[in-house]
Order: sequence, then C-alpha cells, then structure tokens
Amino acid sequence: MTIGELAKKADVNVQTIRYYERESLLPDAHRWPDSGYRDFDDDALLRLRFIRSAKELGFTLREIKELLDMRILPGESCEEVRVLLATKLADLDRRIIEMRRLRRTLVKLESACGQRKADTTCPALWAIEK
Amino acid sequence: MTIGELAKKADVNVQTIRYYERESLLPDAHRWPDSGYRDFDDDALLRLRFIRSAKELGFTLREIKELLDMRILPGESCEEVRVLLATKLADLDRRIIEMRRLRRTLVKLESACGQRKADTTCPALWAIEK
DNA sequence: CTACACCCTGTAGTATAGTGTAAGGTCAAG
DNA sequence: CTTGACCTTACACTATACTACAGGGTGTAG
Repeated sequence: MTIGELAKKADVNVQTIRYYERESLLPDAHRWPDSGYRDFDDDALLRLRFIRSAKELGFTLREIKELLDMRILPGESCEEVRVLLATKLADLDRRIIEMRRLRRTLVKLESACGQRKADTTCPALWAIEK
Repeated sequence: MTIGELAKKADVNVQTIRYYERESLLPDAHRWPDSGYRDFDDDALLRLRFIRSAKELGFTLREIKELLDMRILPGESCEEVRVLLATKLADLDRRIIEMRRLRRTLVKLESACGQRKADTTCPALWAIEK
C-alpha cells in the first residue's frame, strides 16, 4: 500500500510516517523500483498503531523504539530482552498504580463536590492527594 | 521557603518553577517586600509534586493545569467541575485499560521468550498485540 | 496529452517543555 | 566590608515530535 493509504488507515500524517522511518521506528520501507514510491504491508500498520497507543500512554518515541526493537532472533540469547522486559514491566506497573492513585483522588473530589454545603469551598485537587 | 529550597525538595530545576509560575501552573508567589525574593509554602510543594506525577503519567501541562484549576468556590455551582471531572475520569479509565493491555502483551512476549526453541525467532512485540 | 492527485527529497518552521546565560541585586559568614 | 552563594529579570537556546513547503517526478482519467 502507498504511504497515503497507510497514513489514512493509521490516522496519522504522511510526513509523520516518513519521520518515523528516519527515526527508525519503522523499518526502511520497500520501494517500487521504477517510481521509488514506498510500499507498505500490514505489519507497518500494526507498528504504527502500536506507536500511537504507546504514545497516548505517555511513552516517548525513544521508549517506544526500545519496545519495538525487543525481539529474539534465532540462536540469540534472550537474556538482554528479558532484562529490558523486566524493566518495562516494572515501569508499567508503577504507572498503573500512579494512575489508580490519581483516579481515587478524582473520585474523592467528585464526592466532595456532591456533599458540600453551598457556602464552603471544596478542597482543591492537589490538596486532596495524599 | 526560597525558590532554591523548594526546587531541592520537589526535585526540579529552579527555572522550571519560574516557568510554571509564568504558565500559571503555580500561583504568583508571595514576595519579600525588600528583596523581591519569592517565598513559597508547602502548598507549592504539593502542587509541584502533583505536576511531576501527572507529567510522568503522560499528561500535558495544559491538561495538568485543567486538573489543578478544578475546585469549587463557595456559592458557585459544581456543574462545570462535575463535567470536567467526568471527562478526566473517563480518560483515566481508558488509559488504565490501555496500560493493562500493553502489560499483557509484554507478559506474552516474556513467556514466548521462555518457551522458544533455540532456532526460532520470537514474534516481535508489535506483532503480538491484538 | 494534459490535468490532477499523488509520490519523492530536503529544508525550514512550529508547539511544548524546559534549560542556560548575561547582567545585576541580596544576604550571611568571616 | 568583601566574598560567595543565593536571588532577580530577560532573552536565547535546546530537545522532542512533528508539520509545512519548495521544487520536482509519477500515474491515471478523460
């Protein structure tokens, strides 16, 4: 598929795809010999979608690249991948816990909002956090 | 406390604190009349810590400012705050689900790493995601 | 065979979130 | 009463992640 078709399917800008290729988040695309046009397969689409969701979770492109580069090749030791995986898992667990903490804080503010009397100020969000 | 003391306690750069003040993530600090030095209290520290953890979760300063600005003043209707809270809660829930999805994917790669035979390539992360 | 929508590279510009530096004022220790 | 660590503003610079644009080539429909 062309870069334009891919861009539409992944809901990203054409320039963004070329940028990701330059930054090695996508492998150098296969080219049509005559035109030099890039030709993408569905793997590229999967990778792009992966990048998009990881980005929404607040990972940087550098971190996402590390995730994308994790794979074990035949005959190679997994040791390095295992270590990186453990790091990323711990990081993810930390983030999930933080997310839940923030969620609890929001719920607390919500309930304070419901129970307040008309003449009092609800505590601000940052002051509720413990 | 001085800006330097606050910076040390919150583990951020002094310039970052001034930047946050400029961008209204922190209120304009109280000043000593003679020197013009800023004087911070513990609320500033709480806010800074809140900003730091929200940033780590991938929220932008604009989003964090929205969270910080959420408070109900006496006599004011909560309606606006309630709507914003609901939006942020939904957003947070979406992120938590996405985090768990990514976590499951990492665990899958980990187990693939454990079970593979020496002559096979493990599927890459982006290809495992479904 | 000419529009027109697409593709190419290269370069430049933007937004966000800081970070560094210059030029000067403040304060406490010795 | 000077030295050094702090503070002030203002402005410039950086990194990240795009996004736009110029100048040119490609492919298909009428």
